[in-house]
Amino acid sequence: MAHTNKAPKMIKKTDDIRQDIELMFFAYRAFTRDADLLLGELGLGRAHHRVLHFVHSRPGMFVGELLAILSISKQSLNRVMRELQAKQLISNDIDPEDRRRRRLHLTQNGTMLAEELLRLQRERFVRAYRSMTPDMVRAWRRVLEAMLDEDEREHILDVVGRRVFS
Amino acid sequence: MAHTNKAPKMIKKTDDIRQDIELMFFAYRAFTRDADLLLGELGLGRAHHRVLHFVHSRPGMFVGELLAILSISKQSLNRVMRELQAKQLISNDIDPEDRRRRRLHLTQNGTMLAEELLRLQRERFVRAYRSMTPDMVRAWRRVLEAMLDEDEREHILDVVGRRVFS
DNA sequence: AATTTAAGTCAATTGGGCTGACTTATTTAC
DNA sequence: GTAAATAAGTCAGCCCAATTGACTTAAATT
Repeated sequence: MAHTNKAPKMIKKTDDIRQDIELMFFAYRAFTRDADLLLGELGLGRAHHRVLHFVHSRPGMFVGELLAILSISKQSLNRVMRELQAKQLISNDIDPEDRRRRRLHLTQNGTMLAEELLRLQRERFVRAYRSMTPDMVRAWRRVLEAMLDEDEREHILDVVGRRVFS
Repeated sequence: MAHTNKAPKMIKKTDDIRQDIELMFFAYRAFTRDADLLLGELGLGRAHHRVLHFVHSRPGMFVGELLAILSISKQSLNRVMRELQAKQLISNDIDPEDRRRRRLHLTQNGTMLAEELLRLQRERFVRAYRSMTPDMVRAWRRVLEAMLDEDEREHILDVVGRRVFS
């Protein structure tokens, strides 16, 4: 094996998966860092980001769909939603087809913010992918998918659009 | 391209990186799920988990080192630390070499808990890696590393033990 | 002896989640 | 056509994890 007893006093940790677990922690922290900074300046947090993100890429979605994706309580979402509405970033219109439901849309400002946040995160991925072959990027995606629980995988892959039909 | 206009009404989202960003969100949620459940039963949270994890794999580390790794304030750590001490999961002994510093160690119960938490997370990785080739796992690691900020990468790779010397 | 460092503490605040109990409006099922 | 179910929203109170600022104690360094 490479890395083993190459130099005096070197102690290679043999638990590679423990290293991977820690890398996942640090990578996720990096993943959210740029957006967190921008959001902080605007008095918003990650919860707002998640709403902006999903409504941006699924305009017209219903409140219930958003709740299901985020897996949070209606009450938690509500506070975040009111703040986004107060800041004129999101709108919420009755669905004429079923007047109990509300269709969510970002306003122009909301769209601009969501796009800037997406741009920041996408930049990190582009940078990371730059030194990878297409096969490596595919492998990374496959492992990410394999991290999901068996019983949620299908549903989540649909949600992210791996096989979205309109 | 595969997936494009394969069937009527199919609308493949072309922004693959947006999908990857969402997958990262869902994968991280899955990644923490098992541990969160166990911790919840014990009246502990993620903050406690992180302390248990890092002290477990780096016994004898100093408070300052832990603060640097976690990037949280001393005051935040302190609350968590007191709770862990009250539950007899961690100990904190003066370093005889420099009596200002404290060496952190897990107690027997703390060690058992940390190992169970690690086992839960490791299981998910083992499951995920099962259907991957060694090359794919290597690719996944390389991309995880590439997600880090340039200016923290070296340091974090040292921390996780990619090149640890004792 | 003065300064710096490591750790710990008190107080107040924020963000993001939770449960429980409830209302309103609308659709659906009988 | 009424009763039940559904979608959304709200109030109140709680918890956890983080923050900043101001400060103390003890020990090492200069």
